[in-house]
Amino acid sequence: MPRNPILSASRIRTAALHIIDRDGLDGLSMRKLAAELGVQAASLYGHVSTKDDLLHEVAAGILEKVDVSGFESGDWRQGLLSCARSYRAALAEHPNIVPFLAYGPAHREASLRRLDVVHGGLVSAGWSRREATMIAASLLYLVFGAALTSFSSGFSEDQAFYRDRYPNLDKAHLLTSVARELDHDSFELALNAFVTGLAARVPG
Amino acid sequence: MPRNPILSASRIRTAALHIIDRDGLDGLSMRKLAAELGVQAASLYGHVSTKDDLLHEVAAGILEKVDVSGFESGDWRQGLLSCARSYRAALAEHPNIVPFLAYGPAHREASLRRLDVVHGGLVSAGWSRREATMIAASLLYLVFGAALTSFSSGFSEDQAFYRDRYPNLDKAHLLTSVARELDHDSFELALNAFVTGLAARVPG
DNA sequence: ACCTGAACACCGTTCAAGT
DNA sequence: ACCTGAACACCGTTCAAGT
Repeated sequence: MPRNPILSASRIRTAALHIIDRDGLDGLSMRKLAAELGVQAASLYGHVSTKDDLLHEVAAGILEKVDVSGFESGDWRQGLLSCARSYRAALAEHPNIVPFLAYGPAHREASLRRLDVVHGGLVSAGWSRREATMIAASLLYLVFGAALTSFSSGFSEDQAFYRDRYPNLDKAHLLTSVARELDHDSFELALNAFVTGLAARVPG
Repeated sequence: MPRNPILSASRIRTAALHIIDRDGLDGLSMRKLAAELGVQAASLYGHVSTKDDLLHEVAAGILEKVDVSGFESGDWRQGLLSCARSYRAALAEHPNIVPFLAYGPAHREASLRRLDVVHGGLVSAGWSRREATMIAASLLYLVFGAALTSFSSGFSEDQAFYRDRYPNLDKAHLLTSVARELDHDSFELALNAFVTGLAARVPG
């Protein structure tokens, strides 16, 4: 009956990310994913080798939005700032998957490779190779740290809590919007202080 | 036959942390934990309400080693540096549990409360309350980012890989020791640059 | 070629029952 | 008071079988 395939790797990835965004990382199971696609769990394994692999692919799609083009300007400070901001923005769009990225060698493979551009930009700006490596690592610290220890994270529960208790005054919306602003400003503070501090010890 | 209890909450916590250190976060199951304690899985629930709860308790024990006494000196720079270093050291001793801390509101409850001391120290040094909050958050970014995106993490597999392939030349040991040094130096670079950058915009 | 049904070896957690 | 056995409702993954 099914003329052409119901499933495809990309359809699976999209549905998986949707579930993660909605139900959290623990909320994704192969069975639920299959059900949402109108299919049996076993069918997924014709298009995806493993759940872990699927998550890596989903993560890779998100990390594609990281923009390292800022280093083409020749200004390493501008490069660092724009890369870090786009990186954080990409993660902030799908906060629930960030813990997975932190898990295994996920970030090393995809994003450290991308950070090779950063490395190159830094070296051609006069930093030593070792310094460049450490600066790139520091950038990851800030980006992943900000994505993970976000004030907004964990507010999904609080949001429900407040909504149930005080259905009229929409405190929840206030909380999240304040938290998001605080997250943003804290990241900007950390990033700017870091780059300023770096600039204090370099030629360029 | 068992005169007095075989199990206790603290014995369970110790065994759990040991398994996590050895087998990773995914390697901990209530059944394995019970077996290692010479007991049935169900027995654990007399002393521990839930696996998640157990992990929170284990985490709390680790975070007790964070030292915020550096703020008593009155020098906020010294306070930040010593707090960040002890924080990172505490996490680095048990890297496998860090992803859990990043998960839920785990870090907010225990460690943000501890960071109240940081907040107080910063405010009495002349920073505004909002700035103090953002600086404390930035500190967490660096500490958790460093603990998570560590170069050493994921080397456990590589280590096995190298050991199996080249059993004689112990490349693995070299890799991990280099990675550890790079982790340490990168964190110091990030931390010092951050504090230097902060100092560039403040009275004290 | 693509999907299904049923099974395997696991989970966390509960609860009546044993001592 | 403390632990056990058995069960419940889940997992990820495999594989012969159907179309």
